[in-house]
Amino acid sequence: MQFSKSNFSEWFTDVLSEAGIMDIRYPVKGMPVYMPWGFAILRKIFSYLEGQLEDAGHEQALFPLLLTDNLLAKESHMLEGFSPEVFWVDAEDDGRKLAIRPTSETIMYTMYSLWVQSYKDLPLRIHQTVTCYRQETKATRPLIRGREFYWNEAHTVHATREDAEKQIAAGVDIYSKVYNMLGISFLPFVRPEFDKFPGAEYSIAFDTLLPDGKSLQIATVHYLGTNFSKPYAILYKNEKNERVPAYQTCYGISMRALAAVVAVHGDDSGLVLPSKSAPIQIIIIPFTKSPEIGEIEFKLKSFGYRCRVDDSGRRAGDKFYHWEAKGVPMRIEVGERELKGNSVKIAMRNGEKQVVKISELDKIGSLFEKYDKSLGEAHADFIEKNTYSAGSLSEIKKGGFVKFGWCGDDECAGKVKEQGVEIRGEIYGKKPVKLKCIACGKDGKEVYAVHPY
RNA sequence: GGGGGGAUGGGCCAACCUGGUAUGCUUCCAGCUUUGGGAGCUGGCGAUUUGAGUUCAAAUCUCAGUCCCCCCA
Repeated sequence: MQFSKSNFSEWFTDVLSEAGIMDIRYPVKGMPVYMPWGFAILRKIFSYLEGQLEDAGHEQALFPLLLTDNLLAKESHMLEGFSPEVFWVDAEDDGRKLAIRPTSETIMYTMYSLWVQSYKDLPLRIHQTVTCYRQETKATRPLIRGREFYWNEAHTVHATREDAEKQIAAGVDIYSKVYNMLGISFLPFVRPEFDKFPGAEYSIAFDTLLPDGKSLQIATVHYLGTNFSKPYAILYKNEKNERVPAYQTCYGISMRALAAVVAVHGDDSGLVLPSKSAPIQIIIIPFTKSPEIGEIEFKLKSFGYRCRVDDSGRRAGDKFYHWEAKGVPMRIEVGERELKGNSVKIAMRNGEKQVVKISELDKIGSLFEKYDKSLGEAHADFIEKNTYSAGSLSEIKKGGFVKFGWCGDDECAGKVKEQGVEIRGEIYGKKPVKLKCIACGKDGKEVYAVHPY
């Protein structure tokens, strides 16, 4: 099957199914099934993420799915922000209504209140990889907007504001590493007031561009200050023996990371996987039955590659199309011709081909490096070409990242929205650039806007 | 939030207007012959989205629900 990426929406749905990533036929709205290949890729991405989190001092835990209505209500923004989307369970517990988590703050912080007693307990950094549930009314889309979403959320507690804000930077850094590994470029924005997380003092969100020029939010990092520690009583005793509220952060990254990998790197033949995210990195296609095939596989595995021999009875061309659709980065062809020269033929998923001596297979690491680099560069190029400045309201809806001045006023943001794009904010960590507001002409700062998913 | 379109074996589709035995391709399964870019032949399994209504009779007409897709806000 050939896919045409020129119709991106259709291409995305077709590829998810043909590559064995998602099956959207499960008959509950917004809840598609992760098929084995798709889930394997997702787990590769999340394992890498979890490793980075643990290297940075986080510990993994697992909190319950259900919460009671009064827990959600403790922080008023939480209640307002999430209650329209909460799935309520048709059962009560001691007169309390039970809800399925739309996110885990209230659940985790109820326990944090018990766990945090002294400044010696801080910082506390815990993460979990779970599914959350929101009754989306908008149209759902597999991996992009579901009513069930798979994500990793980290929640940290600190003694001081400075320490917590350092953690914000650390969170941004961890997520940057994940997307760097995936060859996906993005911009980190400080969200405007109207778009921050309910209960956050400020929110940072990563946006990337998909091939159709629309933007996808692919990670969020929130500074909570003491907005939650006060209502949830996450208090610690400082060195002066005073009980004071702690400072908190939380950050999350979801299966949208997989959506971005599929959408950004894929082509008309199917998926193209960055090598570290590929469940199978090397597929060996034998044209002959020789003991040397097994030896080559053993050798590659001993070098640490995830490698498989396709010895199914199908024809070679069939196998090529199959593994190309699944995005396997490297194909190795071995037959009489190659073995005569003590070599194999290597074809990378992005089209690079060469013949390599079997004795030199230990050097293929450089092929993966080159391959990953070219994927990353292609997307960085794409983002650069689709970022531009606008001087007037009529110029802002071309798609991509558009930058212009904004005074910070909601009314002016509304005028921007009328054009079909939404303000995502200033770039995190960058000095504000003074610029007159595109809507009212008053003093403002440079912000970016996008056409969001 | 508003509007539009759609749903028939695993996938794509015909029949629907004009009610009466559900079409073809593909996938899948079995067998034989094949195997350096999607193999051929033979045989086989498998479907009218759900609920109600109209009718002697519903894939087809009517109403409602569910899910999917598209457009606008």
